[in-house]
Amino acid sequence: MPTAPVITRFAPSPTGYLHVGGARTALFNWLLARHEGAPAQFLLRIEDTDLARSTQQACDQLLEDLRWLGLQWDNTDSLVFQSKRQHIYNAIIDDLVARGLAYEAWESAEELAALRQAAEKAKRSFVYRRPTYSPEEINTYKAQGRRPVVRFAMPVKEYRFFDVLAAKDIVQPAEECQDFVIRKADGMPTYHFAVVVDDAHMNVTHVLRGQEHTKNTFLHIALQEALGYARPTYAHLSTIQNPDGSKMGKRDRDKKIREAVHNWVKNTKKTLDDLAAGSGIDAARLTKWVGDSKTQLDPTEHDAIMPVVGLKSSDLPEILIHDFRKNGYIPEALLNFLALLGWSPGENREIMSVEEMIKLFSVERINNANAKFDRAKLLAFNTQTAETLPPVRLVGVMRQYLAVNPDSPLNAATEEQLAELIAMKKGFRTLREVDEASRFFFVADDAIAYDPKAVEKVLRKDNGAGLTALRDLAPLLTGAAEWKHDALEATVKAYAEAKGLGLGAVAQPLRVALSGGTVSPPIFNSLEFLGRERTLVRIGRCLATITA
RNA sequence: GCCCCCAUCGUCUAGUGGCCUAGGACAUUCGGUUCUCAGCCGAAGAACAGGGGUUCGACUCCCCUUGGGGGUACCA
Repeated sequence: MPTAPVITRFAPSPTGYLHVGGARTALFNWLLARHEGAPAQFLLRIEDTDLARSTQQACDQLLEDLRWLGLQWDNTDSLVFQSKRQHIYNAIIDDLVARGLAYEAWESAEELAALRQAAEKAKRSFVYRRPTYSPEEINTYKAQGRRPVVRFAMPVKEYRFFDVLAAKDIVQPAEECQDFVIRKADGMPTYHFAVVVDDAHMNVTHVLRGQEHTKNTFLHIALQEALGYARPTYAHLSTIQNPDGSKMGKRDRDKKIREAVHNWVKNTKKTLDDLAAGSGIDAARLTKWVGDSKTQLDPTEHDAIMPVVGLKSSDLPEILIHDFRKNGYIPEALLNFLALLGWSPGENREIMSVEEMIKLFSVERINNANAKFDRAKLLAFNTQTAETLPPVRLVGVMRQYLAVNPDSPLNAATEEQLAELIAMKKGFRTLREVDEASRFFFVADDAIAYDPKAVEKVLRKDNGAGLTALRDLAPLLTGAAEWKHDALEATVKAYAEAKGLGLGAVAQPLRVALSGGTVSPPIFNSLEFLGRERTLVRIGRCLATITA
């Protein structure tokens, strides 16, 4: 019998944006499918059964983040939305009920909570088993307007499955079995039910998911047995943690901003109403968010609040894939780094192309210890990965960066200019660094703001030695035969030598005149890029503006 | 509380009983290169959580302790 092709899937719920943990899960599933090659497939499914928390916007952003990462799914034409499959789940649930394998249960959330509390008090663990309801009770519940849930009558026995990552059987004893909900009172299936049905319908063969699902697997295999489905291969991934050991989650952003809001209110004696006015966010929504640490705002709302309370985007912990894109990380570097959080190909391999990762990947080489997310190493990966990518790809990534940084003047740059800027900032850590170091090229010549410290240190010091150099240089540059890097370097160096100055004593004044500050791409590249005319205008303006 | 998973330098990891006086990368410190910032080059310090076994021999296998993470929902 030929073995079925490997089919993996990523099944996020669109309740927030893609974060690093989800991205790593997606990556491993994608790598597994790509490693196998066609006809193996990587499928995407949107688990939007939680009507209250799922949003279209989150879903769109999720897809965009996945595309940015380059984790293309194979069911582009037939993306699965669980919310659209209710009729399928219902038919199966009704059949289960008809066969006596599932039943309606009537307890309210409050009653269940009380039951759990009582069990806890009695130091027992709460286990839900099928109760018996008299017809009168049921009539009463209906009269009260209660809506029943459907619970699966989980056969009481020992369950076990082989976890590929743990490389052993994970076992649940019979006494821990309980009848879990498969259809909620609102008529939607629970995660447990939908995931089992959909994985079977999509012929998923390998389930790589977060460790939080390990114990859920017992519920899933019980359902598979009742439904006659094949059991996929399971592997549960460890958690990605913050440097302090806490779980790295999307709430970390809200936490940071919430703190800043508290401080802002305290220090400026302003109110949440002021914040609402300043950010354009509904005051009631803000109040709820500030008071409830479990709630989250959208990134657009974060962006609206941050300037009001004096936070910059670089102050926020990068948690969401979107953050990394916005801050100038390269997808290939992020992927490489994420893959190495738990997986290692051995032989001291670290920096790999996506193709190499695909070739070397194997689930067996993933370890199942938690990993802390080390941004410093990611930064180093970003630099090293950039060195390996072709210029045209870097320009493409730069464009994607600029698309989410509309304020950057570099959005006006041509492809050729972007390529040049990237090349002259070779060795950059992030694309944001390229951006920020290059902005002065794209602002008007008369809009250069001179950094007072730079002016003092570079231009005025030693009786205006820097200004003198600029004054001397202007005619030399005006007369320079060729406005190219090498020729400019020769001209400037000749001047420096003639005056017995180090290159720095000449380059720094030029740098301040052109950019307003002491940091820029290499000076001769900068001169060439700016062009003769604008360079001379800027030197002239600097000399006219700054006096010794 | 109960259940599950995990445990090598600060961090990510290599290591599947002798190749280990434990290797690599990032970070750190020191030195070099340079027109600034980066980068690059060189060097150094830095780990097998603790305790019992098993074995001629344990980082590697078993048990306990400790520590960390996850779960314990009509959320996924």
